[in-house]
Amino acid sequence: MPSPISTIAEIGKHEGQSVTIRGWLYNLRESGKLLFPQFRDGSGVIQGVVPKNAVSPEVFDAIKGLTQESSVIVEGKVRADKRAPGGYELDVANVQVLQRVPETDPYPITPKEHGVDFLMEHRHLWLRSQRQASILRVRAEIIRAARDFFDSNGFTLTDPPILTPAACEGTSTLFPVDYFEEQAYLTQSGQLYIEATAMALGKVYSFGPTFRAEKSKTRRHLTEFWMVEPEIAYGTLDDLMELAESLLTFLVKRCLERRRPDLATIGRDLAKLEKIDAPFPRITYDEAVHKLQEGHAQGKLENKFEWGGDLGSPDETYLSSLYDRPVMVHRYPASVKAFYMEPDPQHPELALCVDVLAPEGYGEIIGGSQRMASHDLLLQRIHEHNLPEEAFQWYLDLRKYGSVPHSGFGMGIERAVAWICGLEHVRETIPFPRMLNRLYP
RNA sequence: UCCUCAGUAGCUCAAUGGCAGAGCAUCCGGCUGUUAACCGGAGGGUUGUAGGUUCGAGUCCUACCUGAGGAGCCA
Repeated sequence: MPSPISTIAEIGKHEGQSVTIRGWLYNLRESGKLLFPQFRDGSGVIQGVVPKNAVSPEVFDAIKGLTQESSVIVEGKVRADKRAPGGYELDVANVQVLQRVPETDPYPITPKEHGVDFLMEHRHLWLRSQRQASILRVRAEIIRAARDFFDSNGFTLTDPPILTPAACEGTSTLFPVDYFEEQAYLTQSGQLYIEATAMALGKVYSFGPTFRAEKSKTRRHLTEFWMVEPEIAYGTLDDLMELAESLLTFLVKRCLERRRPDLATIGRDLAKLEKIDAPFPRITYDEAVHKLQEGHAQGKLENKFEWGGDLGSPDETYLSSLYDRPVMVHRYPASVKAFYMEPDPQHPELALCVDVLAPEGYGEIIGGSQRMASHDLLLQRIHEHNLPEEAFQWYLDLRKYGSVPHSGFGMGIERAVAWICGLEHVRETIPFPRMLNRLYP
């Protein structure tokens, strides 16, 4: 075909010219001797117009006989049209059918509604729908923005291992794998390793998959998810909160700047995203408890929250509903947090940690802390938590050779995508979600 | 692991304990501006599985399987 190849997204640049589109049939409407095939190519959807008297009988019949998702190379002239949702239509001149989907086994996902189970079983095909493609583009944008953010702020990407030797935070949530003669586990977090690279390089981050064998069946959990984790030598809890705040602000602004049409396709309320800006409210755990008890007294929360417990999901939802931007809750009781967190010098029963709760009930998207700098106290905590000391020798070394205050957090990519896209469930934020009871496709 | 709900045509769903149906999809026919097009017709069923109650079970009971929502745990 002599016409230049164009994507549907960029077809406006060729208005009035003939172009070649390589894609799939999205839907076909007909009105007598007029055909309206809709084509998609991964960048967008465009409607073709095929009057019977304008093309050869072979071309007309070929398009008339097309089935949903048949692969086609289409040649036609680009024409601006007010009636077209994308602004342009294609006056089809020629078509080449690469593979026609047989009607004996039609494409299962129709333009009509489907249930979750059916769509998940057909995830490999569901990805072709407009909404899913838009979500994946936003995900890609968020990942790129996160990398841009850290790369341009003096952080060095250091990749931690995915195969790890020992259980760090309890074996029940680890996926075991055979490692020759030994038992290994898929990583739950790269944190301990990037604490080491931070001591070498100053400001570092990791970006990769993590695995948790939690038997969680909620809209916020996957067994395999991606996490971005910065770690800063000499960083304090305050530095960390500032970093979390500017990262989230940057991500939202980037998506509004570059992915507005996709967010519109997804149906996101953009006004809510426009409000996301620094500074984010910072409240202590004690203040959070007070607000939760107030909420209970006003009948807005079912259970009365008692000081000392970790925040439950309904508690997080309630707290985040009090603000129109992410809220940072800091200084939890050390007893409900991990062994490696630095105690607050003013209140040793509290940990220098922070959870960032996204608005609109999306819950914790970032969790982080200042790390324990004292070798002896860390060793004591390892014993208190019944962790194998020998497995942590290298981690203890970091406190023997030039220990410094340092801080870091982890942000779950899927939760961030779900929040920015306004999705009901994280399963739509990753091409092939891995969940309890779902390993296929 | 616990609580709640659901499972009927390829899909989404109806059907008082009494003939198993509709829309979409597929096929045939009609329509020159359709926007999840529309109009007419056709084919399409082991009602999740195994028992039980009943003259009679998609419907009631028991167990199991699968899925969904929530809790806990977490990012």
